[in-house]
Amino acid sequence: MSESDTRQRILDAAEALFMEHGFEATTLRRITSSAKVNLAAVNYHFGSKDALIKELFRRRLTWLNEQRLAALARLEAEAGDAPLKPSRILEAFFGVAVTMATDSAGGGQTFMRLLGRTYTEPSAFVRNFLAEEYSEAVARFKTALVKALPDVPREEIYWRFHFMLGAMSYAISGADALNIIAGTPLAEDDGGLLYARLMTFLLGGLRAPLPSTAATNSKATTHSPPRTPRAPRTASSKS
Amino acid sequence: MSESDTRQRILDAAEALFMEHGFEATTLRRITSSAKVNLAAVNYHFGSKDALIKELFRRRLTWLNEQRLAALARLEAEAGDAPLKPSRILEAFFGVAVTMATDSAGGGQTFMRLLGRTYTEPSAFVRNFLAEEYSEAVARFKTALVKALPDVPREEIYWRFHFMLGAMSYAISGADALNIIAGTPLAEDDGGLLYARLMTFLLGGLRAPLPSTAATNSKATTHSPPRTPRAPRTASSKS
DNA sequence: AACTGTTTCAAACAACTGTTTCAATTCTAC
DNA sequence: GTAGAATTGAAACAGTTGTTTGAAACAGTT
Repeated sequence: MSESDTRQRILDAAEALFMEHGFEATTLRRITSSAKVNLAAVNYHFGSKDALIKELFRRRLTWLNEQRLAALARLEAEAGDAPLKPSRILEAFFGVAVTMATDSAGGGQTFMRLLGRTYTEPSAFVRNFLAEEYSEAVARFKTALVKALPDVPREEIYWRFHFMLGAMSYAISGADALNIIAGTPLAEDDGGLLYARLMTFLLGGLRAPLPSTAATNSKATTHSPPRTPRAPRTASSKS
Repeated sequence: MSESDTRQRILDAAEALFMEHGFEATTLRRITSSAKVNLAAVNYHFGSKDALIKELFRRRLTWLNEQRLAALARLEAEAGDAPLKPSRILEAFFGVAVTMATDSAGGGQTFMRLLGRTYTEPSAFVRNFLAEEYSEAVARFKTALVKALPDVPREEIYWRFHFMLGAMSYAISGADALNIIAGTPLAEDDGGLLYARLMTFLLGGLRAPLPSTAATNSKATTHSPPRTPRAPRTASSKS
């Protein structure tokens, strides 16, 4: 075989375990025993646990963002000079992700759940790595959105993109977190329905009317946070 | 005086460190040395690290949800039998959270960022604890939304609530994650503007037209995920 | 056959984890 | 002041972590 089969077994096992227990809680011993390889194999093939994590993201994430960029390029080619429809841009960015997230057979589902959670990972090196890996795709989509929505201030678009990423992250993080909301577990439907749900929600948010205080700090009263008493730093702790 | 000051110092230090490095990566030794107390104090006052985490959430989260429920009850009281406006319901739920999240002085900001991330925490005991702590508030707001939006299927509301939580989580997780998007760091503005931005986005998403395939599986073509080739499980790994 | 570089294996390494122990100290009430 | 409780302190505990080691097994070439 061209590439050691041990590498693949380690990567697959690590992906599943990281997804289930997080990075720090997943030990090399659990990974290697789940992959049925020797403990030292990880350091032999990848150098360290951190390098394993990076490699794990690389093999999926670069592919994902290439797909996104290709979809965007396709849109721009067939639109010529005309501005793109915002819905098409969102489809290019989030459609690929959701497709990957609902590919339960190939392990994409596992990975996308992991990715969604990792976005807010505290670990510095993971965040830096993600930023680097995402930079090109995000920049391209940002400018596409700015061009497609000439009436929306640039900062507003960035924030809404940020919000959309949060919604998607929760969407693909699956029913695990959702069951906190719905007392009774919801039927986990196939990807098509989830995608339609997410897409209409995102589009509604993206096309929402601008907040009245977005550009200028007028004295509009709408949508200012309701006044609440200060949060207690000392709550009744014992009885 | 009534309650040991050591407890408070531990809780405050732990909150900040958990926020910055996560639960597993934060050791008791770092917590106690940051709080300038003895290592054994954690186990003496709280019993275990897990119990410390629970207590840390309890002192903020119960207060937060009480505020939410009080705001909702106020709305229902002044509306009588009339259905509530969805925007008011969202304000009651998310307004309190954002207010707490932008209270940088009292430590609420730190806590809310921690909470947003914890929502998708893999650790089982944290998730179970959160579900228990949230159950009442979420149930009340769910039924309020269902009553306020009689034309929207119940499942659709749950999912949109889920999406909204994701957007809020990213909103309060702050510019750390946002800077991955905006190459140049955005000006971190005060809470009022962030709240207005989030609120318009959420309302736009909540009031979006229903996905065409929501209730019945008609053969609508809109919003089905674009076809993409299968994600590679084996990517070019070496060269 | 013998020699090559690569991969696997069991064992050990030092460092760090949450938790206990028990004496020393401080606080509280009589 | 003194007895008794509550709290702190330094040190040690047993267990786990990522990583390293050096010998053994394997592959391919001449």
